[in-house]
Amino acid sequence: MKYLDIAEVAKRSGVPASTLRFYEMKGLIASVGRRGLRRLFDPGVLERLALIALGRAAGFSLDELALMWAADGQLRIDRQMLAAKANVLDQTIHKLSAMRDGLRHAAACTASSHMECPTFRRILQAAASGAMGTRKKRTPQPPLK
Amino acid sequence: MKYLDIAEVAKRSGVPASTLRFYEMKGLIASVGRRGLRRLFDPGVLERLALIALGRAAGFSLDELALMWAADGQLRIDRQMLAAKANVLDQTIHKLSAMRDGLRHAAACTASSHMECPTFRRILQAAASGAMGTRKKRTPQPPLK
DNA sequence: TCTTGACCTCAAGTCGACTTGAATTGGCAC
DNA sequence: GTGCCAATTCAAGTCGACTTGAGGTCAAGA
Repeated sequence: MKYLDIAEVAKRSGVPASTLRFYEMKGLIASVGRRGLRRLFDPGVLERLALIALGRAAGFSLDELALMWAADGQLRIDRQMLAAKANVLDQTIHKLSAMRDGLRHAAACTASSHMECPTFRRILQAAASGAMGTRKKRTPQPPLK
Repeated sequence: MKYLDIAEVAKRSGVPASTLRFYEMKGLIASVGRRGLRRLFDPGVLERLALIALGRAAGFSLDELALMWAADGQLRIDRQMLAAKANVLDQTIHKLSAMRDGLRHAAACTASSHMECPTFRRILQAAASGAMGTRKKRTPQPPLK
């Protein structure tokens, strides 16, 4: 059994079978054949899935990721793109850091109303000049709870 | 003219009129009246919009934000929730930082193939244990370009 | 041989945050 | 007074990344 069926890949990778099929359709992964109806995957698909997860977490879309493999299945990463992504990520990190500090302050601040706290208002100003008017550039976070 | 019509609010805040109507429908902002059909807003709505932008950037959903105003329009922020959000944000920042470093390395690495670079593989391992199998906890980034 | 149940396909649905389009209204300038 | 144009309502569409559901297939165990 050198090949893994979809259930095995799902179990080992944590990626649902439906998502694996979806990824295959998108050209992100490929099955090596079938046993009856069932897809068979090369164990290397696990590494590929890890790479996909990495890329997704770094902010690449599935379509962008699909471009990262050459026809022969070899990884083909554009170093410039990587550097650019790293920079975008860096900016995001800075914003989020400011945000985190702001939240921490607001959580600890003793002013009766947040709107009366100078620090909170300052953060608001900073946010207003950065986050506002910057449509389509938002950074969704997982909902709490 | 102490009140602003929707076009004015849109212009000053950078938030499209359609979004303002949408926010009103959601209960995030309120107009003080109409001039004919046209909504009129109190200038304070600008501050509120800034706060909404701040909250969105920090990862609150619109529904969560709607809960942050009491019936009287007063800000009513749950400090525990803020602290919790700050912590989530902090974790995200750490992950993204690792990711950024990984991308920077990959962009600079001279190994012929990324898969042969020990550092890259190490990052992959780290990502695999963090990002993989952690469905629904991803952090989408704005697409490059 | 027959049953079972996991996998298959394909279309459609979901979720959040908006945007878009069609049809209508009405303040303001002339 | 009348025409223009921006604003209004309401329904429907969009986008990305999947998930779900209905109906069908087949390898393997009893």
